[in-house]
Amino acid sequence: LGFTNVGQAIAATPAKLEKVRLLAEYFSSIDDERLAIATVYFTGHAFPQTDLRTLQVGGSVIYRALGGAAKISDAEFRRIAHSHGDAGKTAFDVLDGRTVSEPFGITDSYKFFEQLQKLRGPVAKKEALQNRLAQLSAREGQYVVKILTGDLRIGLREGLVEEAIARAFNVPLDEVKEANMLLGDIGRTAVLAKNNELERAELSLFRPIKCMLASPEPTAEAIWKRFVDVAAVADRGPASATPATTGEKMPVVYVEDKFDGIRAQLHASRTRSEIFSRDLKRITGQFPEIAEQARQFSEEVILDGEIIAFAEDRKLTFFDLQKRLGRKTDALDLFETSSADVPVIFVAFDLLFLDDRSLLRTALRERRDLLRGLKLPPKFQIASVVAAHSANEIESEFKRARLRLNEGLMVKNPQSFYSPGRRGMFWFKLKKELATLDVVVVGAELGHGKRNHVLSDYTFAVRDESSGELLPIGKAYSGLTDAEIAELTEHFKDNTLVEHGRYREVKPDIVLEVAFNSIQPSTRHSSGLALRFPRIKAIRR
DNA sequence: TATGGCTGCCC
DNA sequence: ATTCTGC
DNA sequence: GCAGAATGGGCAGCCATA
Repeated sequence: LGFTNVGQAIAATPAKLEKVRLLAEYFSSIDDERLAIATVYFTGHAFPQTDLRTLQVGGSVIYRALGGAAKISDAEFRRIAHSHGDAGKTAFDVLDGRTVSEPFGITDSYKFFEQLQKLRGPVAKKEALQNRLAQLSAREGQYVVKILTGDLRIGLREGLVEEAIARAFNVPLDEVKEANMLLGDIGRTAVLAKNNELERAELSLFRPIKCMLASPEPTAEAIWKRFVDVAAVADRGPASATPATTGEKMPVVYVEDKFDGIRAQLHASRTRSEIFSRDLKRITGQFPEIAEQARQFSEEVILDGEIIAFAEDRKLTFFDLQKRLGRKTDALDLFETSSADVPVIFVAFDLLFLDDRSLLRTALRERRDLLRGLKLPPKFQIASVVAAHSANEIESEFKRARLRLNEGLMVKNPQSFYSPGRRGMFWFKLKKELATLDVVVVGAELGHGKRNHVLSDYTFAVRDESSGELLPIGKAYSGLTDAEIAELTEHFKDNTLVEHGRYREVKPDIVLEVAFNSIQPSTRHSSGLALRFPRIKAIRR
């Protein structure tokens, strides 16, 4: 009950500081057990990030359970659901006045999520959820639904939860962030903070930490400017706190190919090895041959790298690699599984831990030196790195990376530490669109959340030269400003051909320039093609 | 037994 | 993944 | 500059149903 009230109060204010204040006040008022649960809930999850359990409850199960719990007609339910396009709001409206509320504390909710997780099959899950929702207040039901969808939509996520923890227990924010990076469990972080034990969180083998991320930049010049600016500031400032350019007159940057695979963090000792994904999920079972060979390292290591599809000295595509994702088989029996498998290799680009020693606060230059010194098992490679001294050099490396069929470049500051979970100013990525395409909008759909009342989601088509028909090839909204979306909404409302609930066919008279990174065969759209990363570049007028 | 919907998780 | 927006 | 929100394609696995 306290949880939902705090959630409502946070949703009601747009000011971040006020949200944090409200949350901190709540955190300091509850015991350890509730604190561990509530902090995770406020990040929009039922279970901590490193927890392997999944609920297998999505929109479909939720909507069916809501309908059943409120005992209303399908037509009435659809009317309410369509008016929101938001599962949480729908839950409140549907349940309001139609349930018999019983006491339901935050520990009860956690037990409920655990039971729900253990049930097998959508039918059983829908049944259990429906029974529970029928015994909650509309507000409680709304927050159960919000957590199940992973979207609180109260303008607060993990970043502000960290701030609230720091504020509630009067500890430095940096220490909270660091502990959370190392633990991958904000609940445990909060309890450590409360008991003044944050220093107990340390980098250790087989506990995954968040990945360091790169900021996107559109051109080599833009990236170079970042480094020059940092260097200028460091030169002027007395004893700059950043390790960015100490001792450098002319900036030097490290440039590597950006591989199109999956980000992977490998932990290995002589007796055990584990592989984790970017979101800290254990994916060891999907790449058993990599994991097995990883035990051949003579040191204990944590490597950061990319798993890519690779056969006979040639890099394959991400599309090939995807066939290896989502595998459940933990089988190490290579004879059984490998024949149909796409072969993969691990390309290492960073070393975070070496024989009991954390390298997070070691400069990239030195981490790279240590990485180069490792003796690699088969199926392991080291990403080659070159130094660049100008925007032009970065640009020509970019061209070479593309010739090697890689996505683009990573550009890194050689002096930088490894900052887990940060998309800071030390790593940049340079990717460019493959091409742009002029397409015609044939359908428009109402958005969700704050885009609930605008037509923000566009289906677009290309013309088949032989038949003259317009064939859909993709969807996008990304790239338009709110003002442009508002303008297009007006236009499409006036030019609707047929309405189908939240979706409408529209007169094909708006042409968009759409950028994309690749194009491939697909059964999703009737053109038989689909775009990768479609985004709108411009409205043609 | 075959197919398709749903979910989670990669990018 | 990409992009925009408010703080 | 950061954090949050809203949105893309596509795969495997699991289950329900035809």
